[in-house]
Formats: sequence, C-alpha cells, structure tokens
Amino acid sequence: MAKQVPRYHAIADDLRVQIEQGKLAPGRKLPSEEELTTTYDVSRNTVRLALGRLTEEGLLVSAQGRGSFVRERYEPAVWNWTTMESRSAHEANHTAGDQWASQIAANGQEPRQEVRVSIRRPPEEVALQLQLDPATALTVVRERIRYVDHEPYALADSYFPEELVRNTPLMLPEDVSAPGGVLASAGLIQVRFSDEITVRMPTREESERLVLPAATPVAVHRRTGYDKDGKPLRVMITTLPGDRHVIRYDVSTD
Amino acid sequence: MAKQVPRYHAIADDLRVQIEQGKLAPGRKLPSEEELTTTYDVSRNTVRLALGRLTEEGLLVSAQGRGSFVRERYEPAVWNWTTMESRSAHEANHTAGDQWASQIAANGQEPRQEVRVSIRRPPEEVALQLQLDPATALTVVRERIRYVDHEPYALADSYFPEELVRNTPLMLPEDVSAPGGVLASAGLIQVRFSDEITVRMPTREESERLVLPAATPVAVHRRTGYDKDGKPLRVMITTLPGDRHVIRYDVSTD
DNA sequence: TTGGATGACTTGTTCCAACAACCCGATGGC
DNA sequence: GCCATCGGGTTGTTGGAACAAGTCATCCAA
Repeated sequence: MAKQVPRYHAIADDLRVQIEQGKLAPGRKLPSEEELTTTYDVSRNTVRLALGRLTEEGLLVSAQGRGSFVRERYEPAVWNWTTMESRSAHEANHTAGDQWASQIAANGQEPRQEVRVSIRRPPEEVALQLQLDPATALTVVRERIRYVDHEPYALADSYFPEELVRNTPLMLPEDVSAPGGVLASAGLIQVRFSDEITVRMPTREESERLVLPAATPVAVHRRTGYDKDGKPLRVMITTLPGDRHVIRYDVSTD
Repeated sequence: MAKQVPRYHAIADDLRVQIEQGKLAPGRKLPSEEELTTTYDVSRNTVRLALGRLTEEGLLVSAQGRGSFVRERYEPAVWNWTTMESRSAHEANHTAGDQWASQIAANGQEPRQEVRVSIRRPPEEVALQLQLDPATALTVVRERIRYVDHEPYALADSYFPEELVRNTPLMLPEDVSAPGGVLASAGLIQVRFSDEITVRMPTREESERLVLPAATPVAVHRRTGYDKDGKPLRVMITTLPGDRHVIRYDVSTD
C-alpha cells in the first residue's frame, strides 16, 4: 500500500535525510550514479531523477567528470538597507567613496565594481516610478556588477532622469561614490526612499552574469529615492543572489 | 561549430522566446510532448528535459493527464512592513483586530488564518535572537497559516519569551489581534524592530503547506521586536511565497 | 435524466543502452 | 624534473520503449 511514492522520491528523501543529519557533510562527494544504482537497485535514470530533485532544492551541485557534491553554504553578507545612503552614514563614511565597498572591505574582503554608463529609455516600470512619460523619458543608466573576492556578488542598475544629472559626475563611467552622495553634491537631496523587494528565479542571463549555481533564487531590490518635494530622483535596482545575502532593516516605531 | 549546445537547451530557448513574445500566452496549453517530439524531431526524453528546464525557471506548470501550461502570474500583494505594527497604524486600525487581515479585506479578498499555540523550546537562532539560553529557553509559539480567498498565502510563526506573556491573551489559540497590539495590552511596548530577509528555495514541507508550484522561491522575513530598553519581546518569522508577495519599506533619511 | 463505465489522450515513472564531454591521476618520454 | 598523453571514472546528452496514473468527453445503461 505504501507504494504511491515514486522510487526517485524515496531515494531523494533518503539522501536528504543523510544530508540534514550531517552524515553527508557539505562539500562531501556523493557516491557515483553507478554506485547508487546498485545500492538502491534502480536504473541510472531513476538515480538521476532523485539527484535532480535535490539539486532543485539547492542541496546538491554536480560537476561533469568529477561527481555530485553536497552544496556548501555561503556565510551570507548582511546588508543594512536602512542606513545605506542615509546622510549621516554617508558623512561618516565619505572618504571611502562607496558604502558598499567600505562595508565589504571592513569585512576583510576585496570589493570591486564594473560600471557601465549609458543614456537611454528606461523600462516602462522604471519610467513610471520616476514619474516620467514612458514614451519619451530619457535616463542616465549606471549598470554595475559588484564583485567580492573576484566573485560576482550582485547586479546594481541605477536610473536617473537625464535632465537632473546632466553634466554631473554621475555621467562619468568611473567608479564614483555612492549615488546618494553624488546626488547631494549635485544639489539633489534625497530625504526619503521607498523600497520594494520581490523574489523570483533568475533569468538565464542573470544566472550567467552572476555565475549562480542551480536552484539559486534572487531577490530584486528596487529603491526609489525622493527629494523633499516628493520628486523622484532615481531608481536603483539591485539583483541579489539568495544564497549570499541577508537584507536587513532597522526601524523605530513612530 | 554551433553544436555545443544540447538539443534540449535549444528547444527550451525556442519555447522561452515564444513565451516571452506572447506567442504562448499565460494559461495557454503547450503542444503535447508527443507533438513536440515530431516538431523538433527528438525523443520524448529530450522534450521532457527541455520542459523541465522551463519549469525550473518558473515559466511552465504541468498537470498529469491534462498537459503543460504557460504559468500564470499572480498579481502580487504588497506588504508594507514599515507601518505594519507601528503604533499609529495600529491605533488607526485596532477595530479590525489584525492589520494583515484588514489589508486583505480592504483589497476585496477574503482573509483567513489558522492558529496553533504551543509552549516549547525555540530553535537555537530564535533563542539567541531573544537573548535567551538556547538550552533552557521556553517560548510561547504561535504558528499561523494565512489564507487569501481560501488559498494558502504565508506561514507566520511568532515566538515570545514564556515569562513575558504568561497569562496574557497571547496564550489563547483564538485569532486575536496583531502581536504588536496584544503586546501593548500586556504592557510590553515595542518601540523598535529589526528585520532580516533571506531568500531560498522552500523545503518540501513548506512547499506542501503552501501548495507552491515548482520553482517558486520563498522569502523568509524575520522580525525581532524590542522595547525601549532594548530587550527583545518577540521574533516573528514569516515565510512568503515569492510569486505572491512584494515586500515594501518606506524610510525617511535621517 | 443521471450515473457510471469506457476509452482516448496526456503527463509521470522506470528501465535499458550508447556515446559525449570532462576530470584526474598515472605513465612514460623528453 | 617536466610535460604531454592516455585511460579509467564520472556526469551530461540522447534515443527508444513500456506501463502507470490522471483527465475528460462520450456513450450507455439504469
């Protein structure tokens, strides 16, 4: 009667228990598919289905020619998005140029960023967020890939209304300081921001740019900054691999 | 030379383009696997690998006996976690009993919650967050499943140090008002909270409790509330299906 | 009229087989 | 000593086949 569960589910369950109990520690190599066919007495196909299930859950990674391994967990980096770009934090910090980079450096790791600047029409949702006409809007776009210890860590794309930042340092491709600071130096004071976080699977392109292992979801963090009159100054969209980040907020109640 | 891409990758790419271009609209049924074998001239095995790839990306869902379908997107609900449980929001709102329920009801949908209350030792990380000794800590645990229009929407588990809430309404299993309000009525004033959001694939158990389609990641939102002396009052862990939620914060800079 | 059985269609599970692609250590020549 | 090659081991890709299990419309009998 206990026959309604497919064999490959049962095998996956068995291996999952071994992983959770630590009998198969992170980094450890699993028996080869060939061996598993004999221990469970099933075909290689069925073994592969079971392993695929665990891979989807993010418990395994496999490497052609080498084997399958229990996935190692990153120690995720905590980003405090409340203080990120607050003026006080920026002033305490302005020598470092970039809060993100200094946070990473403070942690003994090596930050690096690739920046690409362009002027173009933004995606429609960004235009709406910036209260621009989607049909005619022009924005300065800063696309960054952030690396930690030479490994890709996040994508961060910023959009500024073109007329606001014309002829400011923001239009230079150099790795200048955080947008909050640059905005301030251009006379644009951000006094409020609104963040929206969504969770989804990465697109193929994101998956490749970030070198994500299978079954790694991403958090998309979209911050819109406003000045004191409620005018939107910029949108920053950050794509964060789920296994490497914790997003943090500290809020005082009223 | 363009032969290094496996056939099933190419097929998946082709179908993905059709989906993105809208030639295959959400909800639409795909050709059967049998038909796809002839249109692409490959074995059913290869077709299934291609479909599996798209399923992992969250673009398809399949149903035994019926077919494969382009996945429909939810209109995600926006939760503003800044005002959630702030005192002013609560006072403006206390007739409704629960801010979450009233937010949903205001949207014309039907909220429902199942609550289970128990007293037990919390997971170690929760104990540490509450500044309790993991070996001896006792907490009142309120485990909720929240439904919208009879569909599971989120898991919300709250942990309170047992000595703080002894003999308060929190220990009743009824669907009482939001913890913030109940805490206040027990003389425990939460003046600050700290949120941490992580992203991962759901466990099998979560996947079943929330009836998640394949390839749906979850956001785990952990809120720790503190009183004015910095003493932790509670931890609430909310598990949010990625396809149904947007997490929002509004913050004023300095 | 209605209820149940039937059968076609579809996805799910499982087996078998073969070759490709890749990794790594051992071998052996320089 | 060093480096290229080779072979065995491993996962990746693809084909073929069969049956299980779920869905749905249709048909038939009570």
